[in-house]
Amino acid sequence: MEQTYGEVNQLGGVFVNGRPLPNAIRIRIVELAQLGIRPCDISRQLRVSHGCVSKILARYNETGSILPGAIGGSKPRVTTPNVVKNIRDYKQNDPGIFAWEIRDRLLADGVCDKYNVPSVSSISRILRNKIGNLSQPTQHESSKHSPTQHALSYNHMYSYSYPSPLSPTGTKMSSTPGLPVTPGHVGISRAWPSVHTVSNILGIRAFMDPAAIAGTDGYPPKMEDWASVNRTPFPSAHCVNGLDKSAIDTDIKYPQASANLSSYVPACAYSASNQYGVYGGPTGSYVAPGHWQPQSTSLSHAGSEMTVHGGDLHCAMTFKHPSRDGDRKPPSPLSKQHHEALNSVHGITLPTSAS
DNA sequence: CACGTTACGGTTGAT
DNA sequence: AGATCAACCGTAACG
Repeated sequence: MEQTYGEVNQLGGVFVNGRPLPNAIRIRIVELAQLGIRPCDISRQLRVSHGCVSKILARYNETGSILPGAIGGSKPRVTTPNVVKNIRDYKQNDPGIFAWEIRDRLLADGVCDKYNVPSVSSISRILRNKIGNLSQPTQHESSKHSPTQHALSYNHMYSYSYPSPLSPTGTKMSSTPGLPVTPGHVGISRAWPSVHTVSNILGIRAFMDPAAIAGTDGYPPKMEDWASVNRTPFPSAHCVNGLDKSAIDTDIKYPQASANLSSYVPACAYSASNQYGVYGGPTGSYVAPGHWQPQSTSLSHAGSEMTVHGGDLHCAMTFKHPSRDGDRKPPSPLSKQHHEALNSVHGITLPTSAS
């Protein structure tokens, strides 16, 4: 995959199959929606399929985050060392115990919750493979993959549970990144730590503070890792000389500008060098290259200090829920007003009417 | 026509 | 080291 070529969709937009849209576009989708632009118009203007617009907006409304989900990886292991240990204890205390009883006990004792309790078959397997010989504790197992770091952060990151309705307000997702997560913890919904709310992203932390994103050099982790940036309570676990390895890799492997927000503007501009190599390319008018954010010109260079224009920032930070509920049917053809609003947002030049 | 949903072909990253 | 698996992606098409 050394060279990622973009493809052009029916709307003339460029995308890379299998990869998330750049954050900049995701942000714009949300921004435009907040301005009252209808999804269909957003779709046409940004040349992103309406299904995608729909999905991103839906996710944003639900989670408050514009970020794509964590791609790749495996499901969190439910059979954490702690769980195994408990199973072993149960078995030792009652050798005749059934797997389903163990399962019940794990739940009852709060070792697991219903979302991460191992299946009966898993328990059986554990009994067979790891506990069958009780004299051979599974030490290496537990030391092998540092449980605290691995399992816990996983649980943090992927909780497949939807235990409590998300708060529809901007204060959603109060899961505190960096907070130790207990094994039985279920509280958060999938993977959107609060730091990823748009406010945070557009706001200061993730977007503006390279250190918050990665190491000291401003290299960001890849987009999918944004979640990990905050979900990992143990930063720099694999940092090399202060550089996040994954960030480095990313830069090499997938120069997705990583939508890196430190290259927010360049990302927006889709210069060939930082975006799949094709964004802003053939179809050109995706955005006016180089003019994405005239108001925030200080963002001009990736990795360099980022100062977001106050106005922009404010706009960005407040665009959640301003007029969302209630009137969700703004004027269908872009009113002049809306259009001006649009044009003013980051100075994007939008086609007056989608072809 | 707008938009929610989903099959599809794709990428990614942990195991 | 490479394969497998299961997560996610955006598009296209359907309803």
